[in-house]
Amino acid sequence: MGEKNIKISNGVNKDLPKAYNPQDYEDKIYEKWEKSGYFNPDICVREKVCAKNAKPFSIVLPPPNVTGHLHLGHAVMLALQDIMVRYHRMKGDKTLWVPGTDHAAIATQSKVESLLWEKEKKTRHDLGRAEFLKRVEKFAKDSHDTIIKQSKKMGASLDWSREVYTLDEKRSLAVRTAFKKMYDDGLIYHGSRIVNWDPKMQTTVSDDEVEWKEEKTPFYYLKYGPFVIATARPETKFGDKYVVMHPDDKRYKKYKHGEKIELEWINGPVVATVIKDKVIDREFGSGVMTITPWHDAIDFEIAQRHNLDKEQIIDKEGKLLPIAGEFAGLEIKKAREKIVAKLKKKGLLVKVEENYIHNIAINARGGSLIEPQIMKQWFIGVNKEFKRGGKKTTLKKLMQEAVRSGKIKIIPERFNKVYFHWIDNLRDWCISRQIWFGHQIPVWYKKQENKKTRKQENSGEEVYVGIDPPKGEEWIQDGDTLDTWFSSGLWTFSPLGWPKKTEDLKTYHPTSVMETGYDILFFWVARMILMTTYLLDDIPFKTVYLHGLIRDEKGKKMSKSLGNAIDPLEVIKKYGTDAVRLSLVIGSTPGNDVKLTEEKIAGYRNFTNKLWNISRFIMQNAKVKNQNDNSKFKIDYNKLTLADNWILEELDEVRLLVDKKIKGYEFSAAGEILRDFTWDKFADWYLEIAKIEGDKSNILIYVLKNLLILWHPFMPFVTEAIWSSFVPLSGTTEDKQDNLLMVEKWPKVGSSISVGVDARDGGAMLKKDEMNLIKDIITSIRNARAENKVEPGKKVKAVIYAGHLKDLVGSQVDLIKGLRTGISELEVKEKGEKIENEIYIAISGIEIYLIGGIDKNKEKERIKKEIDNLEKMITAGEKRLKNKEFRAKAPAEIVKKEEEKLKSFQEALEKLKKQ
RNA sequence: GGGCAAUUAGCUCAGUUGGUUAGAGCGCUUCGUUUACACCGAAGAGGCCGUAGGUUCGAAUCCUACAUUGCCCACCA
Repeated sequence: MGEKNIKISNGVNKDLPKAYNPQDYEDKIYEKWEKSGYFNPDICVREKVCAKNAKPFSIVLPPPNVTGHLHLGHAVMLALQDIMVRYHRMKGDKTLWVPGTDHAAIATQSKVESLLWEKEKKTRHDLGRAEFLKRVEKFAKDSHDTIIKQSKKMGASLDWSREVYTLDEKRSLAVRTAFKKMYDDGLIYHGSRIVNWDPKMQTTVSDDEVEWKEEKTPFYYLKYGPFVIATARPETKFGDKYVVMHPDDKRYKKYKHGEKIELEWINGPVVATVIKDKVIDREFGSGVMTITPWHDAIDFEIAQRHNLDKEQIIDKEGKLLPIAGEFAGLEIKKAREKIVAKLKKKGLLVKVEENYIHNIAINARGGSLIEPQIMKQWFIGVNKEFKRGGKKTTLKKLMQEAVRSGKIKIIPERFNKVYFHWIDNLRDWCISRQIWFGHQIPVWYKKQENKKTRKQENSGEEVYVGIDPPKGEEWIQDGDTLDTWFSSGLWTFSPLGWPKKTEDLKTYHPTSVMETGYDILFFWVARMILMTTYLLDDIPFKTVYLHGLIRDEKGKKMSKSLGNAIDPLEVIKKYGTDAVRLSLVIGSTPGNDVKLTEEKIAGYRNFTNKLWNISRFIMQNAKVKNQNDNSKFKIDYNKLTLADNWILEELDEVRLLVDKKIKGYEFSAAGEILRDFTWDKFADWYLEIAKIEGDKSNILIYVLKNLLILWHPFMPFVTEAIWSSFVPLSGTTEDKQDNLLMVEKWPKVGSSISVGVDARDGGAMLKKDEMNLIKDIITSIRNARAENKVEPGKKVKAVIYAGHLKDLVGSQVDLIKGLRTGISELEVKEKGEKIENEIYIAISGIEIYLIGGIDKNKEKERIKKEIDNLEKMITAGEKRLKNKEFRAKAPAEIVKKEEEKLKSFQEALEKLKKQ
């Protein structure tokens, strides 16, 4: 294009290179699309690409984090969504795809913190909040620019004029508005509960962001008065003064609930209280345990149930508190050995089980160990009742109802179960974080004299919660920030302008589809449903399409550290975007992981090139009268050959199927149908036929035009490149902006153009069936030649006895001779004598002799193989038809088919045996 | 511990209401440069559809067990 200064003469660019080189086209085409403005539905309406009152189709892009680079997860999501979006845009729907990015609070902050340490050996505290945030924002900005640029490389037709960011002003307003409403309804509360504390990052982490890892560790059995308790963490046991056992455990029948026992413990005598609780597993260890409510979620619950004291043992830095006596101030890991030594010395250590495997909790975002703590934090109460339409409900119920009612459909369906299970086990959502990067909580406290920190001295404090800060100087804002998923939860409507009642919100919400990876069903999809049902009293999207994860050829997760990651940008450079898109979409089904190899991408690069060359062939042979004439290549339906009818019939079917499959979210199937038609039927058969049957410009251009339209959503670049290189397709020359394939009308399904379908009447064969017979004859001849080892260059004579199909076969002599069958003379008769010592082929009512090519042994072998195969088929068919129950119970249609099948096998067998 | 999925050709995978001889791509074998394409064309080989039962006229498909693999949830001190 541009630089290459390609000439178009007589409507055709005849200088197209032999192989398609994506790099020469992609960036320029994307630029052209962007300039056209058609990514924006408002412009589509203005330019009449879609009607003003067209039905809307909308998707909000799952916002990539502003931390890193485009990876294959992004690539697959961009490809799938772009297919849907381009399809709907071409259908004339008012189509909107909203781009955005996510500040990804913890992930981004921890990345910047580690960079800061790496480069300057400084912590965020060295810089202070304001300066540190400046650094984060700079990083986020650079990162944002990178990922946006990379998303464009994928060909994503996003409406960049509507781009949003979770931390921008309007989205921040949405966040504060949501917070205030939930607070006013009593759904957000400030309370002391056990949370996941990351001592290294100094923040809480949500339940969903805790990862569990197996670890081998010694398991200590300790003497606790008359009991033996087992633990992997002796360093937490200082404050244990409750000993818990199952109420029905006979071994401990004599101990009563509430009974106090004096015993010797790590740092001296303590008084232990017996607690009976059914949570205890009698089979595990000795069936007795002590509890540490401050640092363990289960223990916390037991303590809550029985109203027990809770004591903090470990401080927020992960060091032991004064309760540990001589061990105070030690880091817990370092303290363990010393404590065990002391226990041993005191005779309290009963035994040690080495190699015990237990799970440790890790912060998925930062990688450091989680230490549960009781802390005062902000929570969303998921079981808290509130009124909705006069009835009492809870957030959990709203979330369940949205899916149970069928208003939201999840693909694949099996994730419904996962979703409901997650909700059933959902605890109150801790939304406050102690990091700096994010939405600062819109809560203010009245300044107090002698105040230490609000966390320690909060009771009776005056609190202000508002969308805007309170007037007056005497208020201090809460220093915590919100969990990043709080703002993500608003993501289907905050980008459309909520809380303002905008046109966009009215038109495009609820969105049509949420397309994302199944790995963030809980993190994100569920929270969007929570926020939308509560705040808007509506669903966020009608369909959730969950794609699988991209893995390497061994099924391993791709990661930089493993070195098995395919970088989408690298393979785009090497094979082109279209090939990468196809390799991610074809051969993958919703919810299932995809194993991707470079060979697979190379395979689709080959296909891209095939389409290119199909087009090149058509262009080079096109006889186009007027160079600006894109509509006058009319098909003369009175002059169609059998092959013409056939290809048009097939195209009809492909249009119907592809449309149906895309609508049904079966993108892989749609792609495979298209590839099969394009390569096997159109290129390998029809183009070869076109070389024989003479000028077919009109039909070839018609089919190509349809193909490019149908392929466009899948491989937008090469299709657009071909489109703009050939005037009869686009009706435009290179330098013009209009008539982009991107906004070409999708063919109306059912608007059949072929006559073959219409010719269907009683008993007559479909053109498709007739053509398949001819193809079958040709293939059989080629096969018989190959099996007989007939020299490729050697011509043979052929005689066909075609019975009642004589006219049909007779009319296709040119094709049978011309399509690499090596036949010099061909005679078609109704019937005739057996011809001795020649190659013989029998297919459904037709007999073929190839004269002058026989290799007696090879031919004998070939015929025997055929006979064996037929006999097998006949035996199976006879058995089925002899079965009375089959005749009685199977549908008549099936029985008839079986009978016909058997008959044709028997006929063929008879003929073969006579040879 | 609970749940979900997968198991089909050497490899990666389709197979949506049970019904022609179970398909595709890659790989493999043999052959071929014929006015688009070797990133190509032609022909072919290759499968007791994980195992064992069951339902049915008929099962890769539905049911039940089992086996192997993977994932999610729970977090047994």
